[in-house]
Amino acid sequence: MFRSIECGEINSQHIDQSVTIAGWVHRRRDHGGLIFIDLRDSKGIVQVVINPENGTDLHNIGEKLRNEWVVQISGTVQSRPAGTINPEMITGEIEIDAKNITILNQSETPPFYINDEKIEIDELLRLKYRYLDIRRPKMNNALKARHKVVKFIRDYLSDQGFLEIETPILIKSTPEGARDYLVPSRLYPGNFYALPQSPQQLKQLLMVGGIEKYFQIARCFRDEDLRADRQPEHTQLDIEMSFIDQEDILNLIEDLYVNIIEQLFPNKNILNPFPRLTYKESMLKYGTDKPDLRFDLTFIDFSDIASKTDLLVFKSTIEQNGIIKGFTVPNGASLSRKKIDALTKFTISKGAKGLITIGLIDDDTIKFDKLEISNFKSNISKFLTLEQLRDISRKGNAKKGDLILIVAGPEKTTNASLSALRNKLGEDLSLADPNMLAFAFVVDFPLFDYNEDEKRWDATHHPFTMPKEEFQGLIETDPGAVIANCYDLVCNGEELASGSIRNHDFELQSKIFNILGYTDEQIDLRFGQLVNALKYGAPPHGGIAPGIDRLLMLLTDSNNIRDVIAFPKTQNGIDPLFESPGPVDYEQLNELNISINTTKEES
RNA sequence: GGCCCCGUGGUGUAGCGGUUUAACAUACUGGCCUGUCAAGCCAGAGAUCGCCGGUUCAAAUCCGGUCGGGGUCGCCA
Repeated sequence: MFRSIECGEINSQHIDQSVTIAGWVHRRRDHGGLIFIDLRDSKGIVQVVINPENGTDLHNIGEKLRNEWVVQISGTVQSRPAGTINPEMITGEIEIDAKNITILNQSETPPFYINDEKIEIDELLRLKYRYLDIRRPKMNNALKARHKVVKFIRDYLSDQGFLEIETPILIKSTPEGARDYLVPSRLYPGNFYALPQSPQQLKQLLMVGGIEKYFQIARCFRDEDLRADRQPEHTQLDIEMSFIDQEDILNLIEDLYVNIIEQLFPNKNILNPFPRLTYKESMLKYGTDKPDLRFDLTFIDFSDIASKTDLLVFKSTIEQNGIIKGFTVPNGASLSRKKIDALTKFTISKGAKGLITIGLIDDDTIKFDKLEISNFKSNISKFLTLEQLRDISRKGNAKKGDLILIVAGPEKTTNASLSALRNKLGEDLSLADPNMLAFAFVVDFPLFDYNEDEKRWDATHHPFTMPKEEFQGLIETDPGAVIANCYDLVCNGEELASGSIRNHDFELQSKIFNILGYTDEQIDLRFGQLVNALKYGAPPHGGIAPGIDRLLMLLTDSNNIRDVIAFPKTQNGIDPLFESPGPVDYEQLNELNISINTTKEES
């Protein structure tokens, strides 16, 4: 037996007991006589005292010990002498009086501090020595949190009658969507498996198979460029159910998430019930389909007032069917000229042509019908009448000291830039409660999305999404107007989950493939297995797929996805620890009938 | 593919044309030290400033390129 108890579990109830512990030397304090060792294991840290009175051999070992050496120590638990209790430590009331120390392993000096997390270490170095990084409490705790959440999900869904079913990692490439990772087949030269971008078709086939309630903690692979919240392989909670409607799925997810937060992360605040907003509403009020609802700042449409002005920007925007909207920043008028310039620059960098700012200068006597031109500090005040400025303030619900920000331009870029500006102000002005997790459902997405570049309709969610019944007559006549049984879970400005009710009817599914412009051959090649299955009594079904990594990011206050993954890749898709991807032997390639074209690419 | 930021002892930073033999903290090595807990004190070792090229009498410092890391747009049904 290596140990009788774990370091973090020892407390004053164990005083006078003999214990054996094992772990890493977290810190050593050598006083020449007494030597203190902080010993760390996965449960915590406990102080060990090496007293020279307990023997010279023991003391000699204590002098040799260094950080991160692995040792086994047996001794007696004793209360610390008066005045030496450390209230900062969970085990600070007691210590281990060492009687025997065995060195289990030595360690070279680590390339970075394991016992000090105040210093931020270069992430490349952390990844190269990930096994040491994982020893540090931050990573260690993130992985523990991850386990707890996944276990909770498994228990919760199992209790509700869900079956966890594994689906293949080696499947078939179904182009469209993201780029596939490919795996060459040895037995069929020139043919490839693809790693699944998600188990989408498989879980629908499970529904046709009569499973009714399926889930999987599923790894998904997409060969696309990375971001702070994207990895080439990420984990989804994949869920699919039969004989249900949208409401059943939203209620299930809401209850699951509320329980995860309340039971595992009680220090987090949530909006309960989760607010629901339609896609249209979300775009109008926040300019995005993943609004950060931790703070207010909702958008206001100023186009009616703008249409009456002589300002050229407004006129041309209206002529070109653009939009003019903005929002009021409480107490924003006090922002310095420099800060406002920076906001303008930021907004332009996000695609806007400019930023209109109207500050209501602080004045105790302010009343909207009596606002004078001197109350307005604005880059457009000389182009508007006093009455127009008053109208804008009134519509923007602005009070003295507030700042109104307006962008005019094409709908898409205006929404995108204003939304980015809103998020930036939320952060800059600390408008969000840092412990708030503002979950919300966004529903009623359009079924199709017009692709300007390729002059055709794309599926907003995916091609299997079912249109709402009342819109099914419009599929062929007005595809853009069709609303889908499709929904997202968002939180703090992140998309956390996406799902839909699927088409279980072959005819309806075929109609949609038609609008998407697939030929019969393409349908057969990519979706043949699913389309055929629909012919054999496919039940009504639907599902959702919440991202596990992004949820963990929010739960652990991480600002990047790599911090909740044990062995992630860099932004260029490299694993610095294994140095993957790497070359393979000629024999391996030969077996796969693959030859490498080593001609250097031009440019 | 575009744009932005970063690269200096093991780690984290300072230095931003000559005052530098590149500074500071910490880690590391050795010594002293019996109640510390980021222990303390003393001494020591450790960097050709990511790489290549250019400008200059002189480059860590300025310029160009390149490599690597991060962020972001495109992309991610």
